[in-house]
Amino acid sequence: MPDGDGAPRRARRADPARRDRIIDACLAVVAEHGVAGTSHRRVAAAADVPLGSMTYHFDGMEDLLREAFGRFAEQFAATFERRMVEAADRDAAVDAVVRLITHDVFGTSRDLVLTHELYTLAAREPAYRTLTSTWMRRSRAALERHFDPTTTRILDALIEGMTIHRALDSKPPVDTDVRDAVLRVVGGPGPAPAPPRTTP
Amino acid sequence: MPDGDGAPRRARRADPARRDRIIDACLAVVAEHGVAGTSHRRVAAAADVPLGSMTYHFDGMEDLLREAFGRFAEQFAATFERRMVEAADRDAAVDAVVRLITHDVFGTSRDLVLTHELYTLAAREPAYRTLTSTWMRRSRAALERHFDPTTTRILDALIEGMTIHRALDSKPPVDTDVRDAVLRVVGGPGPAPAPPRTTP
Amino acid sequence: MPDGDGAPRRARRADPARRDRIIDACLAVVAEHGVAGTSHRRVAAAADVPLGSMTYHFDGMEDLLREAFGRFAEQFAATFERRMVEAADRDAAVDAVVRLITHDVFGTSRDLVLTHELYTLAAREPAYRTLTSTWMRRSRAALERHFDPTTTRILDALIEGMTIHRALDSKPPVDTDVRDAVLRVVGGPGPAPAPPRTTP
Amino acid sequence: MPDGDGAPRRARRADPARRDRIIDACLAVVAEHGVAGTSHRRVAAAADVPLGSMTYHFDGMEDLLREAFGRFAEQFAATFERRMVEAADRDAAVDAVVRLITHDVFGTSRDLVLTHELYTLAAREPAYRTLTSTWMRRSRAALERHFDPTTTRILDALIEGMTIHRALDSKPPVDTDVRDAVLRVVGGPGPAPAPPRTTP
DNA sequence: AATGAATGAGACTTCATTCAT
DNA sequence: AATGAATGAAGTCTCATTCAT
Repeated sequence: MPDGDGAPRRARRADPARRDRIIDACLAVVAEHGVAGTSHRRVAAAADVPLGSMTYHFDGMEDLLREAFGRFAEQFAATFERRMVEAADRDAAVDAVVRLITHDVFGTSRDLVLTHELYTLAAREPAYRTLTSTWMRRSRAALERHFDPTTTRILDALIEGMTIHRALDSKPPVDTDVRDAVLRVVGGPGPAPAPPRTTP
Repeated sequence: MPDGDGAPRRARRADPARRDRIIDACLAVVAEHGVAGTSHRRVAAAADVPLGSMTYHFDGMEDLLREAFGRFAEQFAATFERRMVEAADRDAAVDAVVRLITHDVFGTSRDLVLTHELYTLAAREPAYRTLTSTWMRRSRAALERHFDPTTTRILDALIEGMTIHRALDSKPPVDTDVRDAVLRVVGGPGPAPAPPRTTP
Repeated sequence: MPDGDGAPRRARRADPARRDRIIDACLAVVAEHGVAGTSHRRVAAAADVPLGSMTYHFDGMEDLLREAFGRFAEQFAATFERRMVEAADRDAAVDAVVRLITHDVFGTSRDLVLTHELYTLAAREPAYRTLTSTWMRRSRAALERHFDPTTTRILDALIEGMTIHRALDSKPPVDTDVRDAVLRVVGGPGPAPAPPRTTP
Repeated sequence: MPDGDGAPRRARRADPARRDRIIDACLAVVAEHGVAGTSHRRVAAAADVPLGSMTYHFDGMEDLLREAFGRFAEQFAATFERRMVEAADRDAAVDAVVRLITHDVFGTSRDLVLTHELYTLAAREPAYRTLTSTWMRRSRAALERHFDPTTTRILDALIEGMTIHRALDSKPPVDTDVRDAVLRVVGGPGPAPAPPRTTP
């Protein structure tokens, strides 16, 4: 990771990306140990920077976490937007949504964990709700390229709920279930809305 | 909290509900400080028991958290079931679901926080997935008293997603939005599934 | 280890050997964890007795240790005496001494450890010197069945030192070295006492 | 223990010998309370350093003990070597050995205790045997300046055993006994090896 | 500008002992 | 006579932060 010239000792100044590295390392540590297990020491070790750098670059853990989750949310929202932009028409958008639920969103354990850590922070501290709120607004805006606002809102909630159930349920919905669900919400081919039925 | 008369020492045995009190105190501390900020000390103080009681009654923090969240999930699932059992017919069930989303589920900040803390634990450690998994199974079983399995699964995801968006979005769905969404998923009166529309 | 009759639960009164069991368990724990790592809890667990029994039967750890090491020293001295008594003549006694050094004394890691733990206690607290002193007196008395007092004293020290060096030296004396050493001290066949030699 | 002028806070950096002081304090605490009674707190208090320094400078108690006993063994072996180097000839070496047994080795209770504590650790944990083994090798090398290898080995064991018996026996060998023993082992003037005698 | 050394607070846990039964 | 429940003290260790350089 050194700059590559002949510096035999540690590079001193030539590390402008240090701050960035710390943020990425922070996400990695949170993914592995949780916010509860994240400390300056662990992040410093993961980023391979001296411990003193932590409080030099960031005003404490809270500051660092806010930056880290800001980056995480931004990257996630960007992926979401890209998928919707790439979708040529409504059918492609439906495919993209299904794919988001079944592959993208919690494709990795890392994303699953980080998302919930962020939700947890947001649930307790309003400051983090800026992040989740922005994220959700961007998601809805992206969906609205293909769906009307009401449908978008319902679909957005469905995506949220299905990804969670896929991750935390021992009997998660299979892929065709996901497609059926999306189609029922957005209309179009697929199982018709359930007919009224009388409670037994 | 002894009776307050002249007892010079603290009462020794006279607290059979102590273990229960600790569990409740643990939930309170987690709700306020998060799992990250939950320590034996804080829980002991909240439960008004000596610090030594913590590791006497529980095999460490992990054990305590597991019990606490087990209790939490159980209580939550019971509320959910009650609502569904009390619903006389499908229409009442729809009302109940709307009410769950808009009032019950995250009626209090405490429940919101605890739910996400649990999800976060479950996201990282499979051991906690037993809890979330059971919880979700019970929810689905309760919904299936009124809705067919496919609808139930979609509805369950919708409930999950909508409660989250109501809590963490700065522009949450209003109550009528929630009702519209539920009705679209279960069928019946309400905005028809959106007609296909072409991407702009 | 129940008494064998039909008592389905724990035997209450029918355990007169309990005190003995605790003492033996104490030695086992000390052998494994050292005096530093010996606690009432560990001994109770090893003896399979309730924790409360510890302070009921003994006046604290010190009391227990004194009894335990008393038993240990007694057993050890008895072995030593037996070897000397069994030796028919001086040659047999020499053989027995060699055997003591090379096999008996620290034949097991347990004995090695316990001996040194006892020496350590005796080095610090005079109370324990009663034990070591008695032990040494008995050893000398046993040796004096075959050797004169001066030789006995030298031989006794040699036994002590050789067993230690055998145990704690990475290049310990081999068995023939031991025999040679014993023979030089007691006289008789073997390498003659080293001739005077001038320091280089 | 700063210089005492008006410094309101404690001096921060001005103690480069701190690590050394801790090691010495550790030996003092072990000598007084034994390994069993040695804790970070006691050592920190003895060295007059904050408790946090303990695990900052050493990777736990074990690490500290290893360093402390390493220093102890080194000092001890150095004394032994010095005595042998200073001895001009064999007779002087004999005198030096006698003096070692009767004065140097366990001249102080501190040395007696520390030696046995080290032996005890070495008896249980092979890691410490590196220390005892090196120590013994150095002793033998020093003795071999004056005595042949076989004699050296016997003499070394005799020294070991006699120092112990002097310390832990209520009827220890007097100084002339020691001299007689040494002379018998190394040969030369002194009581001849005991003549064979028949067991009664 | 940046960092290694150092520390006090507090984390979890184990322990010997006490007390009501 | 004997014990399980309970506790306060003390154990080791980690941590965020400060300070001199």
